[in-house]
Amino acid sequence: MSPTVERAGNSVATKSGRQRAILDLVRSRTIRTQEELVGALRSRHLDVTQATVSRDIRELGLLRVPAGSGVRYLLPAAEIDAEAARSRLHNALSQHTQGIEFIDLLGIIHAQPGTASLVAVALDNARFEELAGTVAGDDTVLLIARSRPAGQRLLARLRTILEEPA
Amino acid sequence: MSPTVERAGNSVATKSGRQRAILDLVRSRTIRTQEELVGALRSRHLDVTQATVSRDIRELGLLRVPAGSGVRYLLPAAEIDAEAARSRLHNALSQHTQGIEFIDLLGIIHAQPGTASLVAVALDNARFEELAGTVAGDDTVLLIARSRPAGQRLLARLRTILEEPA
DNA sequence: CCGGCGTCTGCATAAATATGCAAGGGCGGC
DNA sequence: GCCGCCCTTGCATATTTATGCAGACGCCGG
Repeated sequence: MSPTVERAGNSVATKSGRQRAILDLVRSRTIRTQEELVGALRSRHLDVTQATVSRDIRELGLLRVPAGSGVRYLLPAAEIDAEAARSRLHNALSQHTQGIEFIDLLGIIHAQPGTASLVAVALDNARFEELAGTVAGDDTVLLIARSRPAGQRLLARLRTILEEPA
Repeated sequence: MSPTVERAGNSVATKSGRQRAILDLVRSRTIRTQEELVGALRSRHLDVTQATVSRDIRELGLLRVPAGSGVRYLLPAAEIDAEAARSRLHNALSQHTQGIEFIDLLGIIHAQPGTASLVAVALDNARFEELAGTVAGDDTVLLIARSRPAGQRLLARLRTILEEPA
């Protein structure tokens, strides 16, 4: 097999294109075995063997987890964690929060009495790189952004997360 | 093999004892293959075969993840979370709490002034199935158990957590 | 006391995954 | 253009994991 037969640029017969396809497949449907993955890749015109898929899976760090009677592959822990943290943050924000504003580097979140530290923990876990840290009082969380624009980005991201249906 | 050869109660040759040992091993050292796990169990005087370990791993939902050149087993995310929550609860209880008692379905935790909601949050996060919910005042947390026996179990579990070194 | 049924386990083996090896191709230096 | 080096892959196979089946045991219900 030639490593670089095509160059359609973003999604085909290169190694990284294939790996992107694998991530996509694993994310969107249930993949139980490497052979199954090989089949799915074939139907995307990516012809590979199980051996290659095995190597890809290692490089991508995919998890193999027991699911029902059998096993399935999942996205790497880092992705799962980020996603889980995101969703917990959504819950925390939507349940306990009354407002968010940013003034320069500093963000203020008004939360319900006693829930500030809960919200702060959720924020910490989400690991935004724009966010240097949080301080929780009883009903207020103070956020310290890494820069003024970072603060604006963070505000936008939080608003998005808050509105997301997920 | 007999399923209930012993009844020393807390850690031996029953299925659940073995599974606890497996969790313990996976937590504390790097387990790369099921055979390796079999060996480790042997040295704890738990004689099993790879087949049994395979079934245990499925039941426990252990993750198999690529690690360096090779693979290793890890605890499922749920457990990791539960464990983290447990440990936070331990901290919360031991730092802010002065006493726990149960009367029928209702539990009362006396906490230091202003810390009740903190403790309550930690309890909520620990997701005990015996626990229907909590109400936090300023220095008192009220717990509502799902049943009388659930209340007793919960009390026992909380006391254990409180005393645990971990 | 005697089936009957369900659970748990080992054994043997099937199924799935990982890997040593060698081949093919790209790329840079000469 | 030729050579050497590196990267990627398939093939064949080793290694690892899952499972069909049968035996052993406990727990009823009669």
